Amino acid sequence: MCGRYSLTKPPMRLRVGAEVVPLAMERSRYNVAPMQIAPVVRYRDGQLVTDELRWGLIPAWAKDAKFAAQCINARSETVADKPAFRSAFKSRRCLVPADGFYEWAAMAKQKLPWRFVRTDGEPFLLAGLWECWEPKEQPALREETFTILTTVPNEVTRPVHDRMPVILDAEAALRWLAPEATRETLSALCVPCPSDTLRRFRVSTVVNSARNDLPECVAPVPEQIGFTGI
DNA sequence: CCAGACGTTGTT
DNA sequence: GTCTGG
DNA sequence: CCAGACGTTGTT
DNA sequence: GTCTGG
Repeated sequence: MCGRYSLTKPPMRLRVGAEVVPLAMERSRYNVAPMQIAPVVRYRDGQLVTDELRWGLIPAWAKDAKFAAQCINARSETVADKPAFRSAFKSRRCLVPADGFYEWAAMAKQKLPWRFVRTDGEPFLLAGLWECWEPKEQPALREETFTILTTVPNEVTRPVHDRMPVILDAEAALRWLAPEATRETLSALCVPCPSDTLRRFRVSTVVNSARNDLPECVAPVPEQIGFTGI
């Protein structure tokens, strides 16, 4: 799956099709966690722009915001049909920029975090959906939220976890955002990225706590001999 | 008809 | 909002 | 995703 | 055990 990620080197230039979308951020994020605000790329007034949304999708019809924590990811295999996601899948697709993501390997009672980055050092564009939630009785609570799609793992992620985020290259990213894209076209994009585009390494359990948004979260640590967690 | 759910992951 | 279950 | 809380009343 | 918060 994808329950944490990073954006460590702003400002970044995100290549989407032939366009380059600038991503300006006030500070580096080493540990972006669910329920936090993070940038997404989407069409607004016909332009590709970045906007800050909350991670954890709340369907427009939800009675309260509790839905968010359960909807940090959407399974790409079923997203077109699930009540919570199908509307956003049809008309509110977005890209979630990241330059690394984390997965935990569970073994015995320990959970050890691994970090995944692109071998070419470029940022990821993750397939996402967004929604706008505005309770009638409390319009002030209006909020835009997003979720990240998942798919089956590739060779690099499989030893750590049985799900991984849908990672799009520049061309696939443009097709993901195309307003008139068909369900079939979109489904074809939701596959694991090639294994040679990813590498993994152990990081400190400092990343475990969402309160620790520190450079230490992204630093490699030695794998314990005889116990890597995978 | 109305009521109630609507989600993912991991673990056992 | 829309579908499923009763 | 993981970490941390999980409760009420009354008093300052 | 289960929910909330980050």
